[in-house]
Amino acid sequence: MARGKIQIKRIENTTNRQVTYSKRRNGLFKKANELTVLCDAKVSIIMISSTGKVQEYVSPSTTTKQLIDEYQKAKETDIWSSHYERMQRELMKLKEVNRSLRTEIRQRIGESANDLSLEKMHILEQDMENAVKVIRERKYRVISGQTETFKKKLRSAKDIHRNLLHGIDAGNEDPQYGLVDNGGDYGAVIGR
Amino acid sequence: MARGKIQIKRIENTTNRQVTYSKRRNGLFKKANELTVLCDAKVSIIMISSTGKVQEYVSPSTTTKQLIDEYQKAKETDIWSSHYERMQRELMKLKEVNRSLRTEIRQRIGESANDLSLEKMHILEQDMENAVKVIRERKYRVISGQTETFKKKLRSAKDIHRNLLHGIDAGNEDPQYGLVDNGGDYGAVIGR
DNA sequence: AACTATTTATAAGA
DNA sequence: TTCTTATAAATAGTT
Repeated sequence: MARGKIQIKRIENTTNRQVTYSKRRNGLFKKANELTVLCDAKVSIIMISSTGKVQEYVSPSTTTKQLIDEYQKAKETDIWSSHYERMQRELMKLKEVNRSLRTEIRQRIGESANDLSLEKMHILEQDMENAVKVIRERKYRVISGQTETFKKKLRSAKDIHRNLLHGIDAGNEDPQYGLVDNGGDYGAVIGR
Repeated sequence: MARGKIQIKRIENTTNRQVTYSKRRNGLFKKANELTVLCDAKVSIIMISSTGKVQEYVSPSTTTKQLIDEYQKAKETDIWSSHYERMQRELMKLKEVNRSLRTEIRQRIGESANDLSLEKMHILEQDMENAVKVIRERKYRVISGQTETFKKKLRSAKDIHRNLLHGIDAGNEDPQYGLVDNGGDYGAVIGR
């Protein structure tokens, strides 16, 4: 643009290319800044030279990240903005779900049943009575199961004892503990 | 820069500002393109006008996303991978909380008490019995409150009725409905 | 959107 | 990189 017109095509001379890059980069940034001020606009420029150097301009009133975020929001098409926003939406949803779960628990604890209608309170009451019944049943089943196991163990312990006595009676030769593989449990069972 | 120098400061006239914006935007994009070709560089420009319109230039050889990714890589400050990761962590935490809340509810419903120890089951049972008691109490309080209100309304209805009869007895002159401002409620109350 | 007088950017040289 | 300067390009104000 001066001292002779040039063709707009790649400058082959490396030095020349780098000089021109530097000059025109400054020019571009200056223009961007003028645009920012004159027109009350926001501009972000990211440049990578042929040597791989990264340089940027951004309007003083903002940040590159902010501008990129706005750009993403504007172009809804993009993969990673949707990623980002999907995450955000998922976060919101999870928080909402958590909140209602907590409310439900609080109601079941009886802490905040005030905001329930009479009918709902009634349903909740019956629901919980049912639940208590179920839990109680299950508890009893567990207890009786344990009792059963205990009885079995006790029986087995008595057998062992009997066998022991029998072994002693028989003159202490070849006692049958070897056959009883829960011999170590003997004390433990008694202890319970 | 032509027909008179201008100060680099916000153009107050709106039309003028928009015209200048448009002209200079084109100029900037043209320069960016020349730079791309002449110097074998990559350029991305994101612009937001004062009216909020988003526009971009990107060198033909690449995409805005690519340039932004390279920009991020270059500036190891990594503005938003940390942002992203923080979100991911928060998501995980919320999911975990969610899971445990659901488990607690399921236990309180009596659905999955199997995985509870006998002792915990016992505690849960008592806890829930308490809760049922609280809810029942609250329910009764609501019911008695409503009953009380009903009784009052009934009394007031009887009064109205008596007054009516009295008015008729007295020769139908100057009946006192006028004094009763909830006369319209009469039927409604009886209906309940 | 076009025109054009001027300002600004810059290619080449130092 | 910076300066210089002749000249190309951009553009402010106008139509």
